[in-house]
Amino acid sequence: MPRAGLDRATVVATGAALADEVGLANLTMGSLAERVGVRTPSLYKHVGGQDDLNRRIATLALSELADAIGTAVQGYAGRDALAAAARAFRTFVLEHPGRYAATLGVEPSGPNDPMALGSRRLLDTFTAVLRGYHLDVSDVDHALRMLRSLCHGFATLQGANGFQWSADIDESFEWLIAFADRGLRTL
Amino acid sequence: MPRAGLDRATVVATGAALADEVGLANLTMGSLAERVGVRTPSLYKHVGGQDDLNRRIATLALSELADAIGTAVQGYAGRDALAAAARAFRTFVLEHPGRYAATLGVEPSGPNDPMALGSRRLLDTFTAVLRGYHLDVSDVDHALRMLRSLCHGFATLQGANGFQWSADIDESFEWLIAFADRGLRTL
DNA sequence: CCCTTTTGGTTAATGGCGTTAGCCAAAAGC
DNA sequence: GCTTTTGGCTAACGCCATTAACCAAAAGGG
Repeated sequence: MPRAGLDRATVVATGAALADEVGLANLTMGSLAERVGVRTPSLYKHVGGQDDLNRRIATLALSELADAIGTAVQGYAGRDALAAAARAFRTFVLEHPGRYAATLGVEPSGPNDPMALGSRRLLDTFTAVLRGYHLDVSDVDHALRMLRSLCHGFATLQGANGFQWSADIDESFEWLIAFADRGLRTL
Repeated sequence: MPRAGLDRATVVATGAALADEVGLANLTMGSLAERVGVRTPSLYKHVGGQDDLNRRIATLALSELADAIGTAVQGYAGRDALAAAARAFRTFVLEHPGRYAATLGVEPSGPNDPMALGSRRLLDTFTAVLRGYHLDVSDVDHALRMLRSLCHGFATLQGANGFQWSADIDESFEWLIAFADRGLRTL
């Protein structure tokens, strides 16, 4: 029996890719084992179990999402930065629905949890975007939550086919960015 | 063996209640059977299976949600109507997380699907709320999607403990309503 | 370079879940 | 009152996550 040369990072990355393909709910230890070319119990040599796998996928996803938005925002400020961040967020969620789903409902175990680091980087990027609007300090937290709700809500609803009727979805998203921008500029 | 006097509506309603208590993902046929006082296979006399149960819970939830928001909005217009609708939405999602989760990712099978009726009633209520803002017709669809994204995003993030840091969450939601109202009034 | 230890794979088994089949008594209808 | 439908039951199957026990391959130290 030749070894498969597997390691934790490979297992997690393959799990993330598979979750994107078939949906997080359908990511099974059996299908993941088959994908990496190994029998199911072997996965437990690299990962604690399904829960642990989920947390690691979430950590990976948050890091990638923070990277993607951070990169997208570079060189922009104000409305352009807001638009770049929002578009990058939606693109990530639509291209990686399984990864993104893994980040929901998972709480960091402590302040040293690498997942918390990803969350913080993501938050910092959005905070930087808001800096261009020179908001009152008392508004910043609320504005952050508003942006997060808008982006999360729009992207997950679109991913769940929650927008049934006619109008063009991309157009709606651009409209929504403009709406948020106008509101933030007139605070 | 005395009969349990069960019927479909009872099974679905109990399933919805149980989903709210333990989370939709933890709603198991076994636990539901126990709750209604019957062995697991007996449930299949009233419901097609887990998928069918989920659809029926979703249908119930959409109907209840449409009722709740419709009632909350009565007698109000403009900003007051918007606030009432948004608060009713969030309250419903927080009080009935399992029911609401059941509505996501379930597509109506056809135009006669009773679930589609609930969706439409919900949509109509929000459309009525927007009427108070006298929007340009070309803006209505986008504004509806914006409101839906905001309410859905905020409520589900709060439900998933997605808001970790300090500021008061109720205050953020009121801020968000005010933000949306201001934006809609200045279109 | 062999001998030992760690590592990463295996098969077998357990227990929980959804679901189906087949049975049988209670209710409903003629 | 007899027949049919209905709503419960037990038994069984297959899938899934997980654990235990085992064993070969790599790694590493004399």
